[in-house]
Amino acid sequence: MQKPSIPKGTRDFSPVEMAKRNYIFNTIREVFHLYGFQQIETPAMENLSTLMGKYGEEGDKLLFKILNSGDYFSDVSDAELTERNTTRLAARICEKGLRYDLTVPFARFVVQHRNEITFPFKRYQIQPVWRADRPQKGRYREFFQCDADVVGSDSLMNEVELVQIMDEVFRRFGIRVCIKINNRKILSGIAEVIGEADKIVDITVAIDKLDKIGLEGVNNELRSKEISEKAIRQLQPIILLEGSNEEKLQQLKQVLGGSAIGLKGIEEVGYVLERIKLTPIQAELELDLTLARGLNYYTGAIFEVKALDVQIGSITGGGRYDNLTGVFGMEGVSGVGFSFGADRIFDVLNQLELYPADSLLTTQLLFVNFGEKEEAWMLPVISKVRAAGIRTELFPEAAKMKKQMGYADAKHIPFVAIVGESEMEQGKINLKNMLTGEQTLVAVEELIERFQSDK
RNA sequence: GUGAUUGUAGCUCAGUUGGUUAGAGCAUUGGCUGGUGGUUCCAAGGGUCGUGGGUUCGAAUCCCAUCAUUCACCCCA
Repeated sequence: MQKPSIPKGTRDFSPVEMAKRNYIFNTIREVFHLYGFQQIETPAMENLSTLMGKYGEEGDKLLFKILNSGDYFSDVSDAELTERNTTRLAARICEKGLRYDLTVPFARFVVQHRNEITFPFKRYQIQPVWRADRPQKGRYREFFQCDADVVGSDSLMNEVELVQIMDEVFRRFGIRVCIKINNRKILSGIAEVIGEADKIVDITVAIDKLDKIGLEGVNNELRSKEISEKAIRQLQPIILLEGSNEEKLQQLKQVLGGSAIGLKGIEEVGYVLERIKLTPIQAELELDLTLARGLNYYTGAIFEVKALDVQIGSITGGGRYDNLTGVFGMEGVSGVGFSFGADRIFDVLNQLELYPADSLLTTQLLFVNFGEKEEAWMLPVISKVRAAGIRTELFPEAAKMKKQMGYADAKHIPFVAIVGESEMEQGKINLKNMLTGEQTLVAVEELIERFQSDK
Protein backbone atom coordinates (compact mmCIF):
# COMPACT_ATOMS: atom_id res chain seq x y z
CA MET A 1 0.00 0.00 0.00
CA GLN A 2 1.76 3.12 -1.20
CA LYS A 3 -0.26 6.05 -0.01
CA PRO A 4 1.17 9.34 -1.20
CA SER A 5 2.38 11.54 1.59
CA ILE A 6 4.35 14.69 2.31
CA PRO A 7 7.59 15.01 4.30
CA LYS A 8 7.16 15.21 8.04
CA GLY A 9 6.76 18.67 9.45
CA THR A 10 5.21 20.00 6.23
CA ARG A 11 1.57 20.72 5.52
CA ASP A 12 -0.98 21.02 2.74
CA PHE A 13 -3.32 23.97 3.02
CA SER A 14 -6.93 23.39 1.98
CA PRO A 15 -9.03 26.13 0.35
CA VAL A 16 -10.60 27.02 3.69
CA GLU A 17 -7.22 27.16 5.40
CA MET A 18 -5.83 29.31 2.62
CA ALA A 19 -8.72 31.74 2.98
CA LYS A 20 -7.90 32.03 6.67
CA ARG A 21 -4.18 32.37 6.08
CA ASN A 22 -4.71 35.01 3.42
CA TYR A 23 -6.84 36.96 5.86
CA ILE A 24 -3.94 36.85 8.32
CA PHE A 25 -1.27 37.80 5.78
CA ASN A 26 -3.40 40.53 4.21
CA THR A 27 -4.15 42.11 7.57
CA ILE A 28 -0.48 42.13 8.51
CA ARG A 29 0.46 43.45 5.08
CA GLU A 30 -2.02 46.32 5.32
CA VAL A 31 -0.65 47.45 8.66
CA PHE A 32 2.94 47.22 7.44
CA HIS A 33 2.02 49.42 4.47
CA LEU A 34 0.26 51.84 6.77
CA TYR A 35 3.58 52.43 8.50
CA GLY A 36 5.59 52.78 5.32
CA PHE A 37 7.18 49.35 5.16
CA GLN A 38 8.01 47.95 1.73
CA GLN A 39 7.93 44.31 0.77
CA ILE A 40 10.86 42.33 -0.56
CA GLU A 41 11.38 38.68 -1.36
CA THR A 42 14.56 36.64 -1.43
CA PRO A 43 15.19 33.18 -2.97
CA ALA A 44 14.18 30.02 -1.15
CA MET A 45 17.80 28.90 -1.42
CA GLU A 46 20.93 30.78 -0.46
CA ASN A 47 24.58 29.94 -0.77
CA LEU A 48 25.58 27.84 2.19
CA SER A 49 28.41 30.27 2.86
CA THR A 50 25.75 32.92 3.53
CA LEU A 51 23.89 30.69 5.96
CA MET A 52 26.56 28.69 7.79
CA GLY A 53 27.82 29.96 11.10
CA LYS A 54 25.05 32.52 11.57
CA TYR A 55 22.83 30.49 13.84
CA GLY A 56 25.35 28.84 16.09
CA GLU A 57 26.43 25.22 16.01
CA GLU A 58 22.91 24.01 16.70
CA GLY A 59 21.57 26.08 13.81
CA ASP A 60 24.08 24.74 11.31
CA LYS A 61 22.81 21.24 12.01
CA LEU A 62 19.25 22.34 11.31
CA LEU A 63 20.01 23.77 7.87
CA PHE A 64 18.51 21.92 4.91
CA LYS A 65 21.33 21.47 2.43
CA ILE A 66 20.81 21.07 -1.28
CA LEU A 67 22.81 18.51 -3.18
CA ASN A 68 24.82 19.95 -6.07
CA SER A 69 23.61 18.97 -9.51
CA GLY A 70 25.61 16.88 -11.90
CA ASP A 71 28.39 14.48 -11.08
CA TYR A 72 29.15 15.92 -7.68
CA PHE A 73 31.27 12.98 -6.57
CA SER A 74 33.87 13.37 -9.30
CA ASP A 75 35.81 15.95 -7.29
CA VAL A 76 35.63 14.03 -4.04
CA SER A 77 38.59 11.81 -3.22
CA ASP A 78 38.18 8.23 -2.03
CA ALA A 79 39.78 9.24 1.24
CA GLU A 80 37.06 11.77 1.90
CA LEU A 81 34.38 9.23 1.04
CA THR A 82 35.71 6.50 3.27
CA GLU A 83 36.17 8.95 6.11
CA ARG A 84 32.36 9.15 6.40
CA ASN A 85 32.50 12.57 7.99
CA THR A 86 29.01 13.86 7.19
CA THR A 87 29.72 17.50 7.92
CA ARG A 88 32.84 17.64 5.83
CA LEU A 89 31.40 15.61 2.98
CA ALA A 90 28.28 17.79 2.93
CA ALA A 91 30.50 20.82 2.54
CA ARG A 92 32.06 19.22 -0.53
CA ILE A 93 28.86 18.19 -2.32
CA CYS A 94 26.44 20.93 -1.26
CA GLU A 95 26.89 24.61 -1.92
CA LYS A 96 23.29 25.75 -1.45
CA GLY A 97 20.83 25.54 1.42
CA LEU A 98 17.20 26.46 2.15
CA ARG A 99 16.72 29.68 4.05
CA TYR A 100 16.52 29.17 7.82
CA ASP A 101 15.01 32.54 8.69
CA LEU A 102 14.34 35.85 6.96
CA THR A 103 16.82 37.97 8.91
CA VAL A 104 20.10 36.64 7.57
CA PRO A 105 18.99 36.69 3.92
CA PHE A 106 17.80 40.24 4.59
CA ALA A 107 21.21 41.23 5.95
CA ARG A 108 22.74 39.76 2.81
CA PHE A 109 20.22 41.73 0.73
CA VAL A 110 21.11 44.98 2.45
CA VAL A 111 24.83 44.50 1.90
CA GLN A 112 24.40 43.43 -1.70
CA HIS A 113 22.10 46.33 -2.59
CA ARG A 114 23.58 48.92 -0.27
CA ASN A 115 23.95 51.48 -3.05
CA GLU A 116 20.32 51.23 -4.20
CA ILE A 117 18.80 51.39 -0.72
CA THR A 118 17.70 54.62 0.92
CA PHE A 119 18.26 54.48 4.68
CA PRO A 120 16.57 54.11 7.05
CA PHE A 121 15.27 51.08 5.16
CA LYS A 122 11.92 49.74 6.32
CA ARG A 123 11.19 46.41 4.75
CA TYR A 124 8.85 43.54 5.41
CA GLN A 125 8.98 40.01 4.14
CA ILE A 126 6.44 37.19 4.28
CA GLN A 127 7.92 33.89 3.15
CA PRO A 128 8.36 30.30 4.25
CA VAL A 129 11.54 29.17 6.01
CA TRP A 130 12.84 25.64 6.55
CA ARG A 131 14.45 23.91 9.49
CA ALA A 132 15.55 20.27 9.69
CA ASP A 133 14.15 20.12 13.19
CA ARG A 134 12.16 17.30 14.71
CA PRO A 135 8.58 18.50 14.47
CA GLN A 136 6.23 18.62 17.43
CA LYS A 137 3.13 20.48 18.42
CA GLY A 138 3.02 23.89 16.73
CA ARG A 139 6.46 23.37 15.24
CA TYR A 140 7.05 22.55 11.62
CA ARG A 141 9.95 22.01 9.27
CA GLU A 142 8.39 24.42 6.79
CA PHE A 143 6.68 27.45 8.27
CA PHE A 144 6.01 31.08 7.47
CA GLN A 145 7.59 34.13 8.99
CA CYS A 146 6.30 37.69 8.61
CA ASP A 147 9.25 39.93 9.38
CA ALA A 148 9.39 43.70 9.58
CA ASP A 149 12.71 45.42 10.21
CA VAL A 150 14.14 48.91 10.12
CA VAL A 151 17.85 49.13 9.36
CA GLY A 152 20.17 52.07 9.33
CA SER A 153 18.62 53.97 12.21
CA ASP A 154 19.61 53.83 15.86
CA SER A 155 16.66 55.92 16.99
CA LEU A 156 14.44 54.43 19.65
CA MET A 157 11.49 55.88 17.74
CA ASN A 158 11.71 52.71 15.67
CA GLU A 159 11.12 50.61 18.75
CA VAL A 160 8.10 52.77 19.57
CA GLU A 161 6.72 52.35 16.08
CA LEU A 162 7.17 48.58 16.13
CA VAL A 163 5.17 48.37 19.34
CA GLN A 164 2.43 50.38 17.68
CA ILE A 165 2.40 48.01 14.73
CA MET A 166 2.13 44.94 16.95
CA ASP A 167 -0.74 46.57 18.81
CA GLU A 168 -2.53 47.55 15.62
CA VAL A 169 -2.27 44.10 14.06
CA PHE A 170 -3.59 42.24 17.09
CA ARG A 171 -6.30 44.85 17.56
CA ARG A 172 -7.46 44.16 14.00
CA PHE A 173 -7.41 40.42 14.65
CA GLY A 174 -9.38 40.90 17.85
CA ILE A 175 -6.77 39.01 19.88
CA ARG A 176 -6.12 40.40 23.36
CA VAL A 177 -2.38 40.38 23.96
CA CYS A 178 0.35 41.38 26.32
CA ILE A 179 3.39 42.94 24.69
CA LYS A 180 6.45 42.20 26.78
CA ILE A 181 9.51 44.33 26.49
CA ASN A 182 13.00 43.96 27.87
CA ASN A 183 16.48 45.17 27.03
CA ARG A 184 19.59 43.18 26.50
CA LYS A 185 21.68 45.91 28.11
CA ILE A 186 19.76 45.48 31.37
CA LEU A 187 20.51 41.76 31.25
CA SER A 188 24.18 42.49 30.61
CA GLY A 189 24.14 44.92 33.55
CA ILE A 190 22.66 42.27 35.79
CA ALA A 191 25.26 39.70 34.80
CA GLU A 192 27.95 42.29 35.40
CA VAL A 193 26.66 43.30 38.81
CA ILE A 194 26.42 39.74 40.11
CA GLY A 195 29.93 39.04 38.86
CA GLU A 196 29.09 36.55 36.12
CA ALA A 197 29.42 38.75 33.06
CA ASP A 198 30.82 35.95 30.88
CA LYS A 199 27.90 33.64 31.71
CA ILE A 200 25.28 36.01 30.36
CA VAL A 201 23.99 33.56 27.76
CA ASP A 202 23.50 30.78 30.30
CA ILE A 203 21.83 33.17 32.70
CA THR A 204 19.39 34.58 30.16
CA VAL A 205 18.51 31.16 28.75
CA ALA A 206 17.80 29.95 32.29
CA ILE A 207 15.63 32.83 33.46
CA ASP A 208 13.75 32.81 30.15
CA LYS A 209 12.32 29.49 31.35
CA LEU A 210 10.83 30.89 34.55
CA ASP A 211 7.27 30.55 33.21
CA LYS A 212 7.84 26.96 32.29
CA ILE A 213 9.96 25.40 35.04
CA GLY A 214 9.45 27.79 37.95
CA LEU A 215 11.96 29.49 40.22
CA GLU A 216 13.44 26.25 41.61
CA GLY A 217 13.95 24.93 38.09
CA VAL A 218 15.69 28.12 37.04
CA ASN A 219 18.00 28.04 40.06
CA ASN A 220 18.86 24.39 39.41
CA GLU A 221 19.70 25.17 35.83
CA LEU A 222 21.87 28.09 36.95
CA ARG A 223 23.70 25.79 39.33
CA SER A 224 24.25 23.23 36.58
CA LYS A 225 25.88 26.00 34.55
CA GLU A 226 28.28 26.65 37.43
CA ILE A 227 26.92 30.00 38.41
CA SER A 228 28.03 30.76 41.98
CA GLU A 229 25.56 30.48 44.86
CA LYS A 230 26.23 34.07 45.76
CA ALA A 231 25.35 35.23 42.25
CA ILE A 232 22.19 33.12 42.26
CA ARG A 233 21.18 34.69 45.57
CA GLN A 234 21.73 38.14 44.15
CA LEU A 235 19.67 37.23 41.15
CA GLN A 236 16.54 36.25 43.09
CA PRO A 237 15.07 39.72 43.72
CA ILE A 238 15.74 40.67 40.13
CA ILE A 239 13.99 37.63 38.67
CA LEU A 240 11.02 38.15 40.95
CA LEU A 241 10.80 41.90 40.44
CA GLU A 242 7.20 43.12 40.73
CA GLY A 243 5.08 46.22 40.42
CA SER A 244 4.31 48.68 37.66
CA ASN A 245 6.81 49.26 34.88
CA GLU A 246 7.93 52.49 36.56
CA GLU A 247 8.44 50.78 39.90
CA LYS A 248 10.45 48.02 38.30
CA LEU A 249 12.67 50.56 36.57
CA GLN A 250 13.16 52.44 39.84
CA GLN A 251 14.22 49.31 41.69
CA LEU A 252 16.50 48.28 38.85
CA LYS A 253 18.20 51.65 38.91
CA GLN A 254 19.23 50.97 42.51
CA VAL A 255 20.46 47.46 41.82
CA LEU A 256 22.32 48.33 38.64
CA GLY A 257 23.77 51.62 39.88
CA GLY A 258 27.29 50.38 39.34
CA SER A 259 26.81 49.21 35.79
CA ALA A 260 27.03 51.76 33.00
CA ILE A 261 25.56 49.40 30.45
CA GLY A 262 22.74 48.40 32.80
CA LEU A 263 21.78 52.03 33.34
CA LYS A 264 21.81 52.63 29.60
CA GLY A 265 19.37 49.77 29.16
CA ILE A 266 17.08 51.23 31.82
CA GLU A 267 17.16 54.57 30.09
CA GLU A 268 16.25 53.01 26.75
CA VAL A 269 13.30 51.05 28.08
CA GLY A 270 12.14 54.10 30.00
CA TYR A 271 12.22 56.20 26.85
CA VAL A 272 10.18 53.71 24.84
CA LEU A 273 7.59 53.36 27.60
CA GLU A 274 7.27 57.15 27.92
CA ARG A 275 6.82 57.60 24.17
CA ILE A 276 4.17 54.92 23.98
CA LYS A 277 2.13 56.86 26.50
CA LEU A 278 1.76 59.61 23.90
CA THR A 279 0.15 57.24 21.42
CA PRO A 280 -1.96 55.04 23.61
CA ILE A 281 -2.19 51.41 22.64
CA GLN A 282 -4.78 48.84 23.50
CA ALA A 283 -2.49 45.97 24.43
CA GLU A 284 -0.90 45.57 27.82
CA LEU A 285 2.74 46.60 27.78
CA GLU A 286 4.92 45.03 30.41
CA LEU A 287 8.59 45.17 31.28
CA ASP A 288 9.57 41.54 31.76
CA LEU A 289 13.15 40.76 32.72
CA THR A 290 12.75 37.05 32.15
CA LEU A 291 12.39 37.76 28.46
CA ALA A 292 15.58 36.73 26.75
CA ARG A 293 14.46 35.30 23.43
CA GLY A 294 16.72 32.31 23.07
CA LEU A 295 19.02 33.65 20.43
CA ASN A 296 21.57 36.03 21.79
CA TYR A 297 22.15 38.28 18.83
CA TYR A 298 19.88 40.96 20.27
CA THR A 299 21.80 43.89 21.69
CA GLY A 300 19.09 46.34 22.76
CA ALA A 301 15.32 46.08 22.96
CA ILE A 302 13.73 42.64 23.13
CA PHE A 303 10.04 42.10 22.33
CA GLU A 304 7.63 39.28 22.75
CA VAL A 305 3.86 39.07 22.42
CA LYS A 306 1.66 36.61 24.27
CA ALA A 307 -2.03 35.96 23.71
CA LEU A 308 -4.05 36.49 26.87
CA ASP A 309 -6.91 34.11 26.09
CA VAL A 310 -5.05 31.13 24.65
CA GLN A 311 -2.41 28.95 26.21
CA ILE A 312 0.29 29.02 23.56
CA GLY A 313 3.91 30.10 23.31
CA SER A 314 4.83 33.54 22.10
CA ILE A 315 3.08 34.59 18.89
CA THR A 316 5.50 37.37 17.97
CA GLY A 317 9.06 38.18 18.87
CA GLY A 318 11.89 40.50 17.96
CA GLY A 319 14.43 43.00 19.07
CA ARG A 320 17.36 45.21 18.15
CA TYR A 321 20.63 43.86 16.86
CA ASP A 322 23.57 46.14 16.31
CA ASN A 323 25.85 45.41 13.45
CA LEU A 324 23.36 43.27 11.56
CA THR A 325 25.44 43.31 8.41
CA GLY A 326 28.85 43.03 10.03
CA VAL A 327 29.26 39.36 9.13
CA PHE A 328 28.93 40.34 5.49
CA GLY A 329 31.55 43.05 5.75
CA MET A 330 29.33 46.12 6.15
CA GLU A 331 29.95 47.63 9.56
CA GLY A 332 27.91 50.00 11.64
CA VAL A 333 24.42 49.18 10.39
CA SER A 334 22.00 48.65 13.24
CA GLY A 335 18.60 47.05 12.84
CA VAL A 336 15.48 46.53 14.87
CA GLY A 337 12.63 44.29 13.88
CA PHE A 338 10.26 41.53 14.76
CA SER A 339 8.48 38.56 13.32
CA PHE A 340 4.83 37.53 13.52
CA GLY A 341 4.45 33.81 14.09
CA ALA A 342 1.84 33.29 11.39
CA ASP A 343 1.19 29.65 12.20
CA ARG A 344 0.55 30.29 15.86
CA ILE A 345 -1.65 33.29 15.12
CA PHE A 346 -3.57 30.91 12.85
CA ASP A 347 -4.03 28.52 15.80
CA VAL A 348 -5.15 31.33 18.09
CA LEU A 349 -7.70 32.66 15.60
CA ASN A 350 -9.02 29.14 15.10
CA GLN A 351 -9.43 28.52 18.80
CA LEU A 352 -11.15 31.83 19.40
CA GLU A 353 -13.04 31.70 16.09
CA LEU A 354 -12.23 35.27 15.29
CA TYR A 355 -12.39 35.12 11.50
CA PRO A 356 -14.73 37.71 10.03
CA ALA A 357 -17.47 35.92 8.09
CA ASP A 358 -16.68 37.64 4.81
CA SER A 359 -13.02 36.65 4.94
CA LEU A 360 -14.05 33.04 4.33
CA LEU A 361 -16.51 33.59 1.49
CA THR A 362 -15.56 32.67 -2.03
CA THR A 363 -18.28 32.39 -4.67
CA GLN A 364 -21.35 34.53 -3.99
CA LEU A 365 -23.69 33.28 -6.67
CA LEU A 366 -24.07 29.98 -8.55
CA PHE A 367 -26.11 29.62 -11.73
CA VAL A 368 -27.76 26.23 -12.04
CA ASN A 369 -27.30 24.64 -15.46
CA PHE A 370 -30.33 23.04 -17.13
CA GLY A 371 -28.95 22.60 -20.63
CA GLU A 372 -27.71 24.27 -23.79
CA LYS A 373 -30.64 26.62 -24.35
CA GLU A 374 -30.45 27.90 -20.82
CA GLU A 375 -26.66 28.25 -21.04
CA ALA A 376 -27.02 30.42 -24.10
CA TRP A 377 -29.51 32.64 -22.27
CA MET A 378 -27.44 32.85 -19.10
CA LEU A 379 -23.97 33.55 -20.50
CA PRO A 380 -24.56 37.27 -21.28
CA VAL A 381 -26.40 37.63 -17.98
CA ILE A 382 -23.49 36.12 -16.08
CA SER A 383 -21.06 38.49 -17.79
CA LYS A 384 -23.12 41.44 -16.59
CA VAL A 385 -23.26 40.09 -13.07
CA ARG A 386 -19.50 39.55 -12.98
CA ALA A 387 -18.89 42.99 -14.43
CA ALA A 388 -20.75 44.30 -11.40
CA GLY A 389 -18.11 42.63 -9.22
CA ILE A 390 -20.16 39.70 -8.00
CA ARG A 391 -18.17 36.48 -7.73
CA THR A 392 -20.19 34.16 -9.91
CA GLU A 393 -20.05 30.60 -11.18
CA LEU A 394 -22.03 28.68 -13.76
CA PHE A 395 -22.22 24.96 -13.05
CA PRO A 396 -20.32 23.53 -16.04
CA GLU A 397 -22.77 20.78 -16.99
CA ALA A 398 -26.45 20.05 -16.86
CA ALA A 399 -26.18 17.71 -13.91
CA LYS A 400 -29.00 16.76 -11.61
CA MET A 401 -30.40 19.52 -9.43
CA LYS A 402 -29.47 17.57 -6.34
CA LYS A 403 -25.87 17.50 -7.43
CA GLN A 404 -25.76 21.19 -8.33
CA MET A 405 -27.46 22.27 -5.12
CA GLY A 406 -25.12 20.00 -3.19
CA TYR A 407 -22.20 21.72 -4.87
CA ALA A 408 -23.46 25.14 -3.78
CA ASP A 409 -23.98 23.80 -0.31
CA ALA A 410 -20.51 22.27 0.01
CA LYS A 411 -18.90 25.52 -1.12
CA HIS A 412 -21.12 27.60 1.16
CA ILE A 413 -22.34 29.65 -1.77
CA PRO A 414 -25.04 31.88 -0.27
CA PHE A 415 -27.16 32.41 -3.41
CA VAL A 416 -28.22 30.19 -6.30
CA ALA A 417 -29.77 31.44 -9.53
CA ILE A 418 -32.20 29.07 -11.19
CA VAL A 419 -33.08 29.76 -14.80
CA GLY A 420 -35.30 27.33 -16.73
CA GLU A 421 -37.94 27.70 -19.42
CA SER A 422 -40.48 29.66 -17.41
CA GLU A 423 -37.85 32.13 -16.17
CA MET A 424 -36.49 32.66 -19.67
CA GLU A 425 -39.98 33.41 -20.92
CA GLN A 426 -40.36 36.16 -18.34
CA GLY A 427 -36.77 37.34 -18.79
CA LYS A 428 -36.16 36.96 -15.07
CA ILE A 429 -34.01 34.98 -12.68
CA ASN A 430 -35.19 32.82 -9.83
CA LEU A 431 -32.85 33.83 -7.01
CA LYS A 432 -32.67 31.45 -4.08
CA ASN A 433 -31.21 32.34 -0.70
CA MET A 434 -29.50 29.17 0.50
CA LEU A 435 -29.71 30.11 4.14
CA THR A 436 -33.41 30.92 4.36
CA GLY A 437 -34.58 28.86 1.39
CA GLU A 438 -36.51 31.90 0.21
CA GLN A 439 -36.87 32.38 -3.58
CA THR A 440 -37.72 35.47 -5.58
CA LEU A 441 -38.12 36.23 -9.24
CA VAL A 442 -35.93 39.20 -10.19
CA ALA A 443 -34.56 40.96 -13.27
CA VAL A 444 -30.79 41.11 -13.76
CA GLU A 445 -30.52 44.75 -12.70
CA GLU A 446 -32.45 44.04 -9.54
CA LEU A 447 -30.27 41.04 -8.75
CA ILE A 448 -27.13 43.13 -9.05
CA GLU A 449 -28.63 45.85 -6.90
CA ARG A 450 -29.44 43.35 -4.15
CA PHE A 451 -25.85 42.20 -3.94
CA GLN A 452 -24.48 45.71 -3.91
CA SER A 453 -26.82 47.01 -1.22
CA ASP A 454 -25.89 43.92 0.78
CA LYS A 455 -22.36 45.19 1.27
C1' G B 1 20.72 14.44 19.26
C1' U B 2 17.77 12.12 24.00
C1' G B 3 13.26 9.71 26.07
C1' A B 4 8.45 7.92 25.38
C1' U B 5 3.88 6.93 22.28
C1' U B 6 0.96 4.95 18.49
C1' G B 7 0.50 2.32 13.48
C1' U B 8 -6.59 -1.54 11.28
C1' A B 9 -11.00 1.76 4.92
C1' G B 10 -10.19 8.69 2.51
C1' C B 11 -11.08 10.45 8.11
C1' U B 12 -12.17 9.04 13.52
C1' C B 13 -11.91 4.53 15.77
C1' A B 14 -13.98 -0.88 17.50
C1' G B 15 -11.89 -5.80 17.11
C1' U B 16 -12.81 -10.87 23.41
C1' U B 17 -7.50 -15.21 26.78
C1' G B 18 -4.51 -16.06 19.36
C1' G B 19 -9.70 -19.28 15.98
C1' U B 20 -13.32 -19.44 9.73
C1' U B 21 -14.98 -14.54 4.92
C1' A B 22 -11.78 -7.98 9.79
C1' G B 23 -16.39 -4.22 11.59
C1' A B 24 -18.93 0.78 12.77
C1' G B 25 -19.71 6.03 12.17
C1' C B 26 -18.54 9.96 8.97
C1' A B 27 -17.07 10.84 3.91
C1' U B 28 -17.52 9.16 -1.38
C1' U B 29 -20.47 7.08 -5.55
C1' G B 30 -25.14 5.28 -7.31
C1' G B 31 -30.78 4.51 -6.81
C1' C B 32 -36.04 6.54 -5.12
C1' U B 33 -38.79 9.74 -13.82
C1' G B 34 -33.37 15.56 -14.23
C1' G B 35 -37.11 22.15 -10.95
C1' U B 36 -34.52 22.46 -5.29
C1' G B 37 -29.29 21.51 -1.08
C1' G B 38 -27.95 21.65 3.98
C1' U B 39 -32.06 16.87 7.40
C1' U B 40 -35.09 10.80 5.16
C1' C B 41 -34.69 5.80 2.97
C1' C B 42 -32.04 1.81 0.02
C1' A B 43 -27.52 0.07 -2.07
C1' A B 44 -22.42 -0.07 -3.59
C1' G B 45 -17.21 0.68 -3.85
C1' G B 46 -13.06 0.89 -0.66
C1' G B 47 -8.37 -2.78 3.84
C1' U B 48 -2.50 -8.86 1.88
C1' C B 49 -4.53 -4.86 9.65
C1' G B 50 2.85 0.11 8.38
C1' U B 51 6.91 -3.33 6.39
C1' G B 52 10.17 -7.73 7.01
C1' G B 53 11.14 -11.90 9.84
C1' G B 54 9.94 -15.37 14.00
C1' U B 55 6.61 -18.49 17.50
C1' U B 56 2.05 -21.49 16.40
C1' C B 57 -2.13 -26.34 13.34
C1' G B 58 -3.71 -21.11 13.08
C1' A B 59 -1.43 -14.06 14.07
C1' A B 60 -4.72 -7.61 13.26
C1' U B 61 -3.76 -9.97 18.24
C1' C B 62 2.43 -12.81 21.02
C1' C B 63 8.14 -11.91 20.13
C1' C B 64 12.29 -9.40 17.33
C1' A B 65 13.83 -5.92 13.78
C1' U B 66 12.74 -1.87 10.69
C1' C B 67 10.09 2.32 8.89
C1' A B 68 6.56 5.91 9.93
C1' U B 69 3.50 8.88 13.51
C1' U B 70 2.59 11.80 17.67
C1' C B 71 4.39 13.97 22.25
C1' A B 72 8.14 15.81 25.63
C1' C B 73 13.40 17.38 26.29
C1' C B 74 17.57 20.16 23.86
C1' C B 75 16.79 24.32 20.77
C1' C B 76 13.39 27.45 18.70
C1' A B 77 8.74 30.48 15.74
